[in-house]
Amino acid sequence: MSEIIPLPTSPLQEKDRSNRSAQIRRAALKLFNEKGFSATRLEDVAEEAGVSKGTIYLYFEGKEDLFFAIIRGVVPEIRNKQEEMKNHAGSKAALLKSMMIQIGYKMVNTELGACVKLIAAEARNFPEIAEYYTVHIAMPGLSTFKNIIDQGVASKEFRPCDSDALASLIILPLLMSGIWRNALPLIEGMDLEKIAIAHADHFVRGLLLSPDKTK
Amino acid sequence: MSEIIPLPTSPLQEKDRSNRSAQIRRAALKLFNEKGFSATRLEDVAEEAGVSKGTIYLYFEGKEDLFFAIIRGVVPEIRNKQEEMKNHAGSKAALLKSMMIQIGYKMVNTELGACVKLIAAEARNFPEIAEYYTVHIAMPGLSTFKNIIDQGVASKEFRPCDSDALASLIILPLLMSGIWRNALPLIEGMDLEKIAIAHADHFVRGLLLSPDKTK
DNA sequence: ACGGCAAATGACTGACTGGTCAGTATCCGT
DNA sequence: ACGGATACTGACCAGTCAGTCATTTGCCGT
Repeated sequence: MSEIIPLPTSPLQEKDRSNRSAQIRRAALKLFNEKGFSATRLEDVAEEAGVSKGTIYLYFEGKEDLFFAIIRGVVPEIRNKQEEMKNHAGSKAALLKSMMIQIGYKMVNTELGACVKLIAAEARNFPEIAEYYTVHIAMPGLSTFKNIIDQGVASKEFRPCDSDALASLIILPLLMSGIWRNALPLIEGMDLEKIAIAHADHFVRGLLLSPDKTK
Repeated sequence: MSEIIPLPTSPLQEKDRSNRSAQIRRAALKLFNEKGFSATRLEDVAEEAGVSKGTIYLYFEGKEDLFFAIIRGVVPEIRNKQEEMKNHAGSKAALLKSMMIQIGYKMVNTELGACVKLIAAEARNFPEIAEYYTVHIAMPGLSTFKNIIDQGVASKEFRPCDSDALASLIILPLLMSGIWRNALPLIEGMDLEKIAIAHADHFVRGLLLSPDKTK
C-alpha cells in the first residue's frame, strides 16, 4: 500500500496503540454487557477493539482471564471511594447524601453499572469472582456505611436503628439502578439520577432525629 | 431389562408425568439461573427434568421459546398482587408496608427472584422480553405505587414528595434483593427478609407527616 | 537499505450443542 | 389380546466458536 497513512501518531491512535489491553477490555465489557459472557464471541470482541482474534491471546490467557481482568479493573476506584468516606469529618447526614449521590451517578453514567450487572449475571459461574466481590467490595462497603450510621446514632444525629439492614438499603437501590440502566429500557419518567438524589434525600430524612439541616 | 420398576405410579411420579411442561420449565429455570441462558445445555435441562432432550421439543419450540414460557409463567401472580393493591381500603402506610414486605418475601423465597435475575441478565438479547416486562409489569407496578403515594399525600397522610422517584425506590431494593439472593453468597449478617422489613419501615417512616401509627 | 525481532494476523481444528427424526415404549379402547 | 395412537427416546447432523500457530507486517538500530 502506498497510500499515506494519515496522522499515525494522533493522540487517539497513539493512546490505542500504546494500550491494547485497555482497548480490548473496553470492547469486551461492552459486548459482555450487551450479550452476556457466554453468548459473546471473542471474534466480535476483536472486531470491536479493532484487532484480530489472535491479538487477544497476546494480552489475556483466554476468555475467562479477560473477564477477570475487566472486573479487577474497576476495583481500585471503589476502594478509593471507601477510603474517602472513612476520612471524612463533619455531619454524617451530609456525608451519606453526598456518597449516595456520587455512587448513583457512577452507577448510571460509567462502566460501573455494567460491571455490577455482569457480576450479578455471572458470579455463579465464577466462584472466584463472587468471592472476590463479596470479600473485597461488598463487605468493606457495607461495613463502612454501617459505621457511619452507628456514629451518627451515637452522636444523636440519627435515630436508633438496625444499622446492618440500613447499610444494605443504602446500596441495594443504587446497584439496581446500575443494572436497570444496562439491562432494560428506561420507563417514561424514570430518571435514574433523579432517583438516586431522591433516595439520598428520603433515606437520610428517615434517619434524622431533628429536621433536615443539610438542605 | 427384567428388573422390577418400582412404584411406577407413586404420587410424585404421577404428578410429574401429568405435567411435563411445568417439570421442564422448573428444571430450565434452575439451570438458567445458575449458569445463564446461553451457557445452559438443553441436554442438562432434560436430565434435570428427568426426560430426554427430544421431549423438550414436544412441549416447546426451542430453547428460546422455553425461556419465554418461564417468564410468562410468573406474570399472573404479579398482576394479581397489583389488583390487590388497587382494591385496598384503609391507611396507605399500612398498605405500602404490607406490600413491600410481601414482595420482599417472594423475591427472596420463591422463583420470582430467579426470574428477575434472568430478565436483567438476558433482556438485551430478547427485546421481546424486555418490552413485555416493561409494559406489562414494571410500568403498571410503578404507576400503582405512585398512585398510592399520591393518594396518601392528598389525604395528608404523607408529606409532599416526588412520587415518581419514590415509587421506583420502593421496588428497586426489592428487585436487587432477589438478584443478590440468586447471584451472590449472602454476607454474614445480611438477612434479606429482615432487610425488606427494615425497608418497609424506614421508607414509610420518611413519608409520614405524623409519627407512625401502624406500629 | 537491511536484517532482525516483536507484534499482529487469520485460517484452521477439535470439541461442543441446538435441533431433527426414525425408531421404541406405553397406553387405551375394543 | 390386538392394534392404532400418543408419548418418548437418543444417535445423529450441521453449524458454531475458543483457542492455536505458521506466516506476515512493520518497527527498530545500524
